[in-house]
Amino acid sequence: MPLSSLPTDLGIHAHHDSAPPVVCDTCALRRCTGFRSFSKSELQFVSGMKCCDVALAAGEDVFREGQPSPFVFTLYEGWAARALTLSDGTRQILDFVLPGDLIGLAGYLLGASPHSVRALTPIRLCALDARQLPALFRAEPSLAMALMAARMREQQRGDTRLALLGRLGACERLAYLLLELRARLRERGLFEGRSCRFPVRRLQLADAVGLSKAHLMRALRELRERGLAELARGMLTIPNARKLAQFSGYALVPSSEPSTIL
Amino acid sequence: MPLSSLPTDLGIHAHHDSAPPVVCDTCALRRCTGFRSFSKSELQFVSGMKCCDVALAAGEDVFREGQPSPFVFTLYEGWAARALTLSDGTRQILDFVLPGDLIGLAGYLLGASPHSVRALTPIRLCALDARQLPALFRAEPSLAMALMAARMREQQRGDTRLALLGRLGACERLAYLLLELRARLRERGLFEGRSCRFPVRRLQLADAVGLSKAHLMRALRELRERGLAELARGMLTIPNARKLAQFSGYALVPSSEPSTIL
DNA sequence: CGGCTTCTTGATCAAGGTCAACCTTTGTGG
DNA sequence: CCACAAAGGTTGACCTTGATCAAGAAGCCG
Repeated sequence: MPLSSLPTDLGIHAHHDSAPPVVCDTCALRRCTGFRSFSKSELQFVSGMKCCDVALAAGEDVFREGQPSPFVFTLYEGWAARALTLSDGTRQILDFVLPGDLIGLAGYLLGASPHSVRALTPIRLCALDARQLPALFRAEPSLAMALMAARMREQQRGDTRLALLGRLGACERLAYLLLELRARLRERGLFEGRSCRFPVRRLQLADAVGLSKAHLMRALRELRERGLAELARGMLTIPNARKLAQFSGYALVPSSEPSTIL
Repeated sequence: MPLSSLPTDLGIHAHHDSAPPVVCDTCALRRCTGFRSFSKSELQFVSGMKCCDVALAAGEDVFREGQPSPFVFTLYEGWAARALTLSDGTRQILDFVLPGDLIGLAGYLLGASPHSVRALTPIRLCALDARQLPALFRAEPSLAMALMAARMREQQRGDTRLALLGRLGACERLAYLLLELRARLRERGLFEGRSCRFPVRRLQLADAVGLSKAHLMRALRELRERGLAELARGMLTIPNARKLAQFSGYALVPSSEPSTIL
């Protein structure tokens, strides 16, 4: 199912998977803590932007670098990653996309997506007509501001990641990334106890923290041997988040308060 | 002149320097190519947000990490840097702020600035009342969208920087940074021929590309010896931008077209 | 002319990359 | 249900890159 054909003829290739279509009014995402509660008119407007549900298999691209797209997507289920591919073929994962996140704004506003977004697991997306964004800004200014605030939070994550790559060692970077993901998963109710599903390959993890796969393994081992974090059989376990935070210098992101996701 | 006192009592500590106050209508920035042309009502609204001009000496902070601020600033003249300080005292420069850039949006929207902004040279700022942003979103939705687009471009720069730090060697990183700055300076008419004023200290450059000062020197030397770029007495010279681009793999940012700054 | 900061470089060392091998898990067809 | 293949995980040996430290050279200001 090539999504690449979708962008040009809007709404034609509706990839309904077997599951019933998701209706905004009852969208499960809205029940998460951390989500801004929509006003009736906001909800109505956004419902009107919705084009279709899309399902992609792991490894498929939602966006490719340089590709324009008249869509913006909300990730409904599964994990994805924003990434940049360098001229020498190496890849840098910029950020992980979790359920509830909005992607593709840059692609629409800048005319072409500056990065690719790839599914790490099978995912389900909600496709929204980006061309109605100007109308949204006109009709729902406070939603527009919330959107901007969410973007600032995303940028803040990027800034932090940048500081990590520039200034911290392998273990700290990794520890930090795990904590950040833990915090984001918690906001969405996807990380309840001390461990959770963590469907990220070693190589992808390495690409996210700027390490080689071999060295990532060494870092992972050290965290395991210190009892700070363990990653096995697709499960991440963090026995004591505070200790891990202390180890990584997580302090540099002061906000662990629940923040509005969208 | 501690700006730190400014945030609480809005508009009282107007730091007029000796130069006459800048009026939005005739603001020199608006004459730069690359700047979006304001409609009459947009200009009027923004004029209404303006609180005062502020002048800071090199080394002073516009924002400090964690500090809330009811202001948003436009950099009118000089260079500044967004930076993050880690718990071990090291610093990462996230981005350079050039004339025409807007800073402080994150600080306002997130309640506290997630990064600091420090003057690298003496600077002049235009202080805007951030508390009128919701009203701006209501009254001027298309300006709000332009603001969002500018933020996306800033984020794209961050993403690129992240990929550089994670995946490229010292020289390429440096080369890339210089090219990016060159491009941004050109948009503003601040880099006309093959060289320009470049008031960034070695240590700051090192903090921006994630290297030690010593190693930055080595990278700088290599670029010099290859005739790709030279930095001496506060002047940056790039004899052949194309060659430098080829060397650094600048390709990874496709957009060198003139983009609207605000 | 000192006394400061910034620049510059070399010597040494540690962090992380590369490569190659081997082990586990998962998935598939018989 | 097993056998085998393919993909991903894990580790060690060795080498490259960049950090650290220390010392000297230039600028820059009072």
